Amino acid sequence: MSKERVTLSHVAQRAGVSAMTVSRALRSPDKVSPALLRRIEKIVAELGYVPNPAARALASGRTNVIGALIPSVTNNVFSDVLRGIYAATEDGPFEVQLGNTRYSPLTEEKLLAVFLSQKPAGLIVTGIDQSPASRRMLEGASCPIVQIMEIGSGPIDMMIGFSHYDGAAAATRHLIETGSRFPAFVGARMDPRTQRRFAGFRDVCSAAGCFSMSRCVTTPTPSTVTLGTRLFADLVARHPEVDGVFCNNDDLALGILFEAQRRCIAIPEKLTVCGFNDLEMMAAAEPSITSVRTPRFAIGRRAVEMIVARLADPGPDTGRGAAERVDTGFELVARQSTARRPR
Amino acid sequence: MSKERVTLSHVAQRAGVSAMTVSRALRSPDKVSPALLRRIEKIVAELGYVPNPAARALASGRTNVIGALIPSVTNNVFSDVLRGIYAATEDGPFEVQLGNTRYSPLTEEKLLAVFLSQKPAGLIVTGIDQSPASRRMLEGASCPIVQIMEIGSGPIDMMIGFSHYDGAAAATRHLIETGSRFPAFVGARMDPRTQRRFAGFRDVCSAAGCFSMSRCVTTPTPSTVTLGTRLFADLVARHPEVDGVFCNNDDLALGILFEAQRRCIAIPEKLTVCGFNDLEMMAAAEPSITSVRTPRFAIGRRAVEMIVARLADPGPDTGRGAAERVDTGFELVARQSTARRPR
DNA sequence: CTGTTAGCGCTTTCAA
DNA sequence: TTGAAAGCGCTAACAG
Repeated sequence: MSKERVTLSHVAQRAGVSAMTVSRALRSPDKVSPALLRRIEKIVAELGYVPNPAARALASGRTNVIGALIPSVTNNVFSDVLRGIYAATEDGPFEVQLGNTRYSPLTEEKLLAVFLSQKPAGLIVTGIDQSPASRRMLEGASCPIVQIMEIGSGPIDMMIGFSHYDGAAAATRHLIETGSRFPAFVGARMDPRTQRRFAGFRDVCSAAGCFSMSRCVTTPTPSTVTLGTRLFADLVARHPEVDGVFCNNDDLALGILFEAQRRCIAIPEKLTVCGFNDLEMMAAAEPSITSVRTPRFAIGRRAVEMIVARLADPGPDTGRGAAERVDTGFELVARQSTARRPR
Repeated sequence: MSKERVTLSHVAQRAGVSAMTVSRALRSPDKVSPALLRRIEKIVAELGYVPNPAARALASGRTNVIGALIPSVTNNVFSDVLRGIYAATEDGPFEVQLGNTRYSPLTEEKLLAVFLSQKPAGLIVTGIDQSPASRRMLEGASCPIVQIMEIGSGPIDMMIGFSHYDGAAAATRHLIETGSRFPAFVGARMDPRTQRRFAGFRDVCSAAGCFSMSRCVTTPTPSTVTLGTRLFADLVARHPEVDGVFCNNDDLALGILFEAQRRCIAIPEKLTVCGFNDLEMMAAAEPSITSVRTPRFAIGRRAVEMIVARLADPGPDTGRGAAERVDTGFELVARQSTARRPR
């Protein structure tokens, strides 16, 4: 292991060919004679040559970086998406560059400027509520772009996700159908997707004549399980009649489960709890919690695949192919407790 | 917004100075006359100039990238670390490049080669069990390196973490002190840190004369809450006498909590459950679960700070300063259920 | 199938 | 405090 970094020309010299040939051998092996190819590969391995990505990017004006802007690295929802992105990236030439927008459109704007300056191969952005400036930047960008986790009209380029409104509506309908007469909403963070879930809840309740704004507790604070316990405590203090809760997400739902246990409020006999996203733990919960399953891993993976496909076949001369717009849907997972009741 | 990317010389031309001067103005504002500086800054803003990182990296042989290799993006433990890393980089010039090793030393090796080829400003690696090849690469690297999440002898460079063995030992002692006579261990994934936790459990139990290998259920499968329910089911089927469980992590502990509820095994009357890491949700759980709190966010943030500090002051001529080695410790969080018992 | 010539956008010298 | 020249390591566009 010498201190000298080995470059393309070192390899070329050793192989007795030009740097260009080595470059080709590495990028399009079929354009080089098999014998030479093997010789070059051997030397590359011997010397431990690793291409300098900066030089490559500078010379070619392109990178193998797929930028992914997500609102949170801690939220399980996005770590599943991320896992999908990494899974799809694993065997290809692409690298992922992660950007954490922390639910701030302004942060997203800044990150976008930085990311775009790197000439990424593609870009993944979360949601459909980009700021006007962000939208402008994205529309001016010359790489494939996928908006993920939501579905809506006017995509910037490609789009894959589902309707949060519909998901919430389905959950709320289930709540009412299983007998809830005084349904409540518990939400935190209140980002655009949460807002649309709330709208779904509100509209279904209104149509059923059981909407009450006073039974909706929300806060801009990020959701946590502990926050769920507190919001639920507030709720039952003001509305002991509540017999069903639709939660913005599973963390809050779990908090409500715990708080209900603590207060000996029987689930599902006296209270039905419904979450959103159907995180892994929901399948194990006792008492059971219904949730809306969202294909987060698949969305992440598919987003990368859509970019790769576009790169392979840019399509018509528009500079941007036909904009794919994939509605993944969701799945209401209704659960019943399987506990043996204590004697 | 023109299609043309704006470069340093565009800015220079507009300002009527040389590119070099603009470059200086941007990187060391104090080496340029104040009036000129302001003029340049204005033009930069007008033109929307963003430096080309590839060109910068190529010319300078350095980057502002801090590489972070972590075993999993989904595991809450590491997303907390990641959040700390991002928090510490937010206001500085550094960018984070994430690498997902998926608990594989081989994957880590490959990623390391790629990362090192980018001449990162610094590197964060998880744990102390790098493969020999990885260790060699890291030792040959010319940037600050921090091993995180564990503490041990023979650091490659810097190190920040805690003893998993001691953490597990403390938890096990607590289990025994609060009356467990037949303690069990439930573990999944069984990565090196899990192994050391197991060792801590084993040694404390052995010393207390209550170790039984048959009460230790483990699997190489990644931990999930659902897996916790299953492993616990296996355990009680074989050992109904178990009255305390130390879990490899909080996910398994939560699964055990749920399964115990399902089987109407009273916690903590008949069973004490202890997790590891003290994830946020543990504070809310009902019945309560004891856990070992680990400073994950702080470790991530501090790791970046250590790198930045080293970069600012490389220290003696050794090329590598005195290797800091920080033991963050951990905190046993013993909890008691606060439920009102049902009438 | 292989080589030559430029040059990507920036920074490092060194000089003024 | 500012500028000129050279080149980082690689690839595009042509030649052969």
